[in-house]
Amino acid sequence: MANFIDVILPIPVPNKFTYLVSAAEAQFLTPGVRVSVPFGKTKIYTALVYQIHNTPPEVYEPKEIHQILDDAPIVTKQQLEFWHWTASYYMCAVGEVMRAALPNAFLLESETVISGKTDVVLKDSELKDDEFLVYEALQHQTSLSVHEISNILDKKNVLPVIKRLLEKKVINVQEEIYEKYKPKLVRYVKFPKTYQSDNALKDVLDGLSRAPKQRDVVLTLFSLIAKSKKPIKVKELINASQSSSAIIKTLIDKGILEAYYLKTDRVQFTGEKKQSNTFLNEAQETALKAIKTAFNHHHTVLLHGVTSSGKTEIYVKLIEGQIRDGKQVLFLVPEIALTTQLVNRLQGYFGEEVAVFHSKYSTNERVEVWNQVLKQSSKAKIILGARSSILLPFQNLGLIIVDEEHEQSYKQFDPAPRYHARDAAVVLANQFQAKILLGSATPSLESYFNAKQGKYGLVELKTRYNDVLMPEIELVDIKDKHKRKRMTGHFSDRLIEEMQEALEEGFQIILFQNRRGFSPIVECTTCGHSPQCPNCDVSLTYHKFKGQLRCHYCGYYSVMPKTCDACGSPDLDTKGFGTEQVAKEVSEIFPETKVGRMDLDTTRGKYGYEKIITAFEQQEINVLVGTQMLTKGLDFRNVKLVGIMNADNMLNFPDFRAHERSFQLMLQVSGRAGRTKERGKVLIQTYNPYHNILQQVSTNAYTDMFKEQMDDRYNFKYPPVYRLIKITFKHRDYNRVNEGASWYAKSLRMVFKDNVLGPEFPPVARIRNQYIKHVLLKIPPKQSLAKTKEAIVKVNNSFMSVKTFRSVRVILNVDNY
DNA sequence: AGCACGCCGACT
DNA sequence: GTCGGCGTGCTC
Repeated sequence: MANFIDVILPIPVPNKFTYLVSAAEAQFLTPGVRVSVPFGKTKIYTALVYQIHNTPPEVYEPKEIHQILDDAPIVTKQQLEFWHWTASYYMCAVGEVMRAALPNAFLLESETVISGKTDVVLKDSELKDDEFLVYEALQHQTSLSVHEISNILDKKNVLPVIKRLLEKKVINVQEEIYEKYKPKLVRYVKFPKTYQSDNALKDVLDGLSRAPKQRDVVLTLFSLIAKSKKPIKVKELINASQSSSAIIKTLIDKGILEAYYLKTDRVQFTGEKKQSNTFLNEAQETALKAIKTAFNHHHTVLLHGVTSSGKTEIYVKLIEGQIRDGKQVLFLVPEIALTTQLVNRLQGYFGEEVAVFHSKYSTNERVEVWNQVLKQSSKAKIILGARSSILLPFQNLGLIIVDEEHEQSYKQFDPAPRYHARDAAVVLANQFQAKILLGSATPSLESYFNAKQGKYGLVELKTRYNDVLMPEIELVDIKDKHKRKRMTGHFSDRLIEEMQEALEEGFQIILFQNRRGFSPIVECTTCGHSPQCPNCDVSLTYHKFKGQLRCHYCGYYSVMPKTCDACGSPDLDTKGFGTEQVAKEVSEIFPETKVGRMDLDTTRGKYGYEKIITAFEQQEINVLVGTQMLTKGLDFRNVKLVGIMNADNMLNFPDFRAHERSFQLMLQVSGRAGRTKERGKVLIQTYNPYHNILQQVSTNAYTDMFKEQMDDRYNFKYPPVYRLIKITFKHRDYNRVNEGASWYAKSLRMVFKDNVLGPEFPPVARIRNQYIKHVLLKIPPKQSLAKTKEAIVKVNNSFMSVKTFRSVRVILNVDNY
């Protein structure tokens, strides 16, 4: 009986692929093992075994696999199950989930290697010029890659040349694959066996009497070995003996020392456990008990605790319990909040039991964390990570904590799978029969709604840690201030007063300028023209620092023009204001003050973000001007005043969640004020101080906000009442996007009637020369999700079978918020 | 997704 | 004439 395996390939096709294996291979293989398989005409891909069976495929001859890559599964059964859930819920291929989940180093791809045949001797005339060049190169080198050949010939498409050479039997072509993961090796030294007795060592020292440096090194190593039983790194020895690698090398060459290599973890915890005990105050203690009780009836519990209420300590207590039971814990945070601040804090409690997982990690580092989670290593009992860490190979998950549960960055937008890490984590926890705690000072409407519906448990924590008062929030009417000429640039007299006071008292200040949809643009005062991006339908943004105009969508930039491109007038004006402008104005109003900026531009480098935070922490900066980044779980002790420069631009953002988001954002920024004894103060500048959301922010009235927003969501059929699926169409050709989107929407309307909205152009209708159109599908509470998705897939398939539409990219985004 | 195949314009 | 442009279809 023949043996077959079904494998998942990391490509966006919905089906699995079947390969033929030998009986021995079938015996050996288990689901979750990687195999390399020939795919298409030439390539070899990495695939993951899904199942082993004896049913031959009916319509094609399966190929044989190329090679088995692992001796044990690197992906667990639970993961495979979770991947399938993710693929089906978020409407993408399992292969796409696989690609997102596996560290790149696990995915080997083949490279074509060309080598010369030694036995052929050819007359030059038999080869064309470019063929000869390759032939000649192969006389000097044993093998060449396609890329190298393309360099030699200085052209892109070299495959025809290779094909001709192959036909003339001058070369061999082979597909080779390489293991990408390389363990990090560290060099150690020891004495060779022959020198390990005291006598032998004495002889060595005598022999080195005329080389004092080398003698020193030998003595140092001897004492190092005496002091610790651990292997001695070459680096340590160099440091301890104040010698150089040259001296060590001489000793090694002489055979007095012996070098050897050991594998080391790239990600290592070097600090030490600082706190072994956390003490909770009364409110925290009560909350902790309430959470534990709630876990008796609910898998999911929402912890609604005001900013600075000490949620982290409660998390720590819960984690401790899990560790005691030998379970793994996943601690999810928004990407941006993964700062040294939080990492240090958790490592302070749990030492090396914490593993961090991050998008900035190199692929080798990710492999190491992956393996540690997989083998339930003591170094990965707690995984602190961003969105993608829900895809790690957990074995024995006991608890998931989702901090800042309301954060939008939990939702992945661009490459599929477009999953929401919080929602997916709830499913993952259920799969493991684990508990999951969602924490936030400003819960998302959907989580609070779920809690109110009794789907989740709910625990509230209403007092701040150390009984610090909630900051006092004041609304400043800048329409009125403008009228009465009390504005200096974008600063009201009230804000300046408060800033003055805070600075005099030696406190720090945070100024928040939400730049979303409100960037500084250039406008000609004569003709009103403003420079546009050539690839996208947006005005270019002015960056004073570099004297450039930039596009935030595609990265295009140009030099700031001296005259208007349209009419030639030299009178160009910059409109709108961003962080840069705010920072400049602060320096003008308070020349003595050190101002820092935190936004996408200033935090670009690898450590850019940390640099600014550290500078602010160490009070090298008095005033920090920033965008949304400021809101994410940062803890600054000395901030007394927070100023929100303009509340209206977020409130007026055209999105059904604009109000909810504004509320969350403003309260989160406010939470940065007055985290210690001194009561903090928040000033919100607005043209419309009577706006309900602003009133609710100023009184921290979450439940009022919730009720009012929920009314809107009921009335206008939005989440969490209805569900949404957004369908995006992209194509270079304007007409094709239009026609395609209309066709699609029409087909959807036949099934879903009025619950189909659009197609509509988004505010930026062209990005990177691609036209974009959206269709929105609203799904009523009682409509079956599975059936809805089935219907969409049907429409999608018939769309794809229309020739003119095939090239239109269709993106399905489930829960696109 | 890649990648080969195949059909058309613009250059040595 | 070939080179390389992209549209099309398939991958066990």
